[in-house]
Amino acid sequence: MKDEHSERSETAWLDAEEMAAWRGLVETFADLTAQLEGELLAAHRITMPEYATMVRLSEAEGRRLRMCDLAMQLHVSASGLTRRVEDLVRRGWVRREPDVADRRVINAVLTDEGFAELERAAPTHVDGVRRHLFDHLSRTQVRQLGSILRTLAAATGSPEAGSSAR
Amino acid sequence: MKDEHSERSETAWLDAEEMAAWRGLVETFADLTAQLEGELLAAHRITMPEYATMVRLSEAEGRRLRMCDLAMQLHVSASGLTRRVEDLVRRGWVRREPDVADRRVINAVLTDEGFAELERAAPTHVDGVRRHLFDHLSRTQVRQLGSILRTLAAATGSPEAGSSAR
DNA sequence: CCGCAATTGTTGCATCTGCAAGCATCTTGT
DNA sequence: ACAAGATGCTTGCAGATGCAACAATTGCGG
Repeated sequence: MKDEHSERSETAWLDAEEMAAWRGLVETFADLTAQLEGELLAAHRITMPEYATMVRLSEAEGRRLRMCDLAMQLHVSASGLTRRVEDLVRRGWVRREPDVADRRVINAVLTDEGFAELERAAPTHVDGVRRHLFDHLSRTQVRQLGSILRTLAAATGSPEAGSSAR
Repeated sequence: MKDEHSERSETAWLDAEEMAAWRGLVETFADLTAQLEGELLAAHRITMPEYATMVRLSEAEGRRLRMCDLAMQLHVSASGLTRRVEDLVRRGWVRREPDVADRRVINAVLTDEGFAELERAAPTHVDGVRRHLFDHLSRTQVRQLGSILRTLAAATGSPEAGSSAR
């Protein structure tokens, strides 16, 4: 997979700096999430998907969300969420409530026990993010990272901008 | 999950800037990989794990790697790799060769067909990385991102540096 | 008001992955 | 040289997830 900027194809290649950045991003992110997952699991017997689910519910109005909205936020399929919520219900952290206005809808509701559990687990997660990520970065780097991510969010959030290049 | 810097716990919280950066990172990375996976699958019927496996082999000496070394590089378990390679063998892209020096070892070898397939697929992936990531970033931002990732790699790659704080 | 398309959720099935157990082989200490 | 432990790989089993098919409900156009 050598580069040597041979013009054999129509695709612009990545230079060394970009390649290193891309590889580094994949590698670093994988390591980071593995660490966080492991710590959360060891300290509270909670997986990251479970944690993320409870976080979303905790932030929602009335600590409740329609199944489809929750699935959207978590980037999982409807069926995947059905099983995940099933499990959280078994553990007493989430309750399922039919919606009175739309009888197709099931609302997932974070129980008081679930909220309490989340409050116990959150410091572990936050502390992990701090130790593994932000403790190693300068204030300037955090700002730069934030700026980069905002740029990307703005670009990919509305991909309909610009119709020129094919 | 309000902050308000209440001092109820011993864990340093994340400020708004850090929280936004962390959330943005997770979100952006998820979107990015989903895009790349989808494009690769649509254009070449290759999943990201398969692609990553072939890339590693293509870069190795003799386009071959011991199963355990390959598993390490790909961050998968030995059993997971066994099945993944099984599949690549079925598709004719990888060959399994016993090692003459150590008869416990199986070498996974990228076949010529596999290499050819990889050469066809790589532009799709590279183009995706460019379009979804680097096209939106300035040269300066790419350098900053690279710097941040090098910092993190140095910090997490050798966690034995510094024995003071517990 | 009726019927048909769209929306919401669940279930069956297939796939991917990891862990534990098992087997074969290598290495090391004595 | 031999036994014990370490290493490399595979297989059985379980868990998580997506897609397709299905059922129930809602909304809309005529």
